[in-house]
Amino acid sequence: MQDKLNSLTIGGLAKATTVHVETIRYYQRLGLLPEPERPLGGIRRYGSSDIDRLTFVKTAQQLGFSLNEISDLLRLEDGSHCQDASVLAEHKLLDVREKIHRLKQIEKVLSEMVDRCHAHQGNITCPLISSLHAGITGT
Amino acid sequence: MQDKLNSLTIGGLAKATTVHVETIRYYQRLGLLPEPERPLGGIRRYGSSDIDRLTFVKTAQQLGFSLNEISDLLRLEDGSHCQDASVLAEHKLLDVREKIHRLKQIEKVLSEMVDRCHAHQGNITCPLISSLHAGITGT
DNA sequence: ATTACTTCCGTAGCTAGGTACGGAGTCAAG
DNA sequence: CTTGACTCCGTACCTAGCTACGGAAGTAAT
Repeated sequence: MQDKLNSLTIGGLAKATTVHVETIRYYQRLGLLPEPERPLGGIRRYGSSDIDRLTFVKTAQQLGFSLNEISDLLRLEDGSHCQDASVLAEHKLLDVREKIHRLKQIEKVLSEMVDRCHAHQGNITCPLISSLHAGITGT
Repeated sequence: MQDKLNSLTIGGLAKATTVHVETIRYYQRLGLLPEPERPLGGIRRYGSSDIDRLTFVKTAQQLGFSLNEISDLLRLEDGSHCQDASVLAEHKLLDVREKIHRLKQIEKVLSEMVDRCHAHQGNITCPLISSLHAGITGT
């Protein structure tokens, strides 16, 4: 369950993920990322599991999850206390499905818009908002 | 192209959308929402198009769009300069599809996690991150 | 026309999520 | 064993996105 090869310094981890060193430290302070022990006042080393975790944080963030929510998601990954985890996971699952639903509405409107713009090059009203409004009923 | 009935005060608009009055003003300052003229130093009135626009802003925000990006999306809606709009729309369309793709990966992992937790109630490792990592290849 | 509730507007303050800085310690190369 | 690059750590600062405050002015009901 350990990394084969924890060879990266924090700078290497930063490069590998294109996340700033300072941001990595910030995430460690928040508990989003574990802090490896430092050998005799030496320098910490990181491995592929850290890359994965960090990549996940950034991805989830782009999808509209706050760092707190991401922290929840990451706790699920621990695999301990499966009971609690599944309750939380079900809740997050609803969130995620709602987001997918809404994004699909936006996708539809955007692609229609593009089609129509390509079609007549004229002065058409592109009803992004009203289309969305028609589609969104539940919160 | 005008509202049938611009009957709401800013407070009414706030209630209708559950967006704070101060936030509405803030959006007006940013240009996300038009400011209706005020009749002889009187009080501004709002209508259904404002409700739609505001609802859209909030929805898009939950999907990980910044206010700047939302501003771009809203400009598309104007329907003028369809040329520019379609370029921007195509770009946003890619964003949106990428988001949907990633959310579906998260959805898959979460639902598998829930299933497995329900199935054996044991101490299973729920590989949220590694599953995601396997799936995400393009940025 | 007084009272109570809003609106309007400017400005100040707050939280989340970083980003920058500075001094001391570590490490690898020459 | 010194030089240069990097790490560690604490603290300060910054942007986005609100949220609160306070005084003047509008408006609605009594």
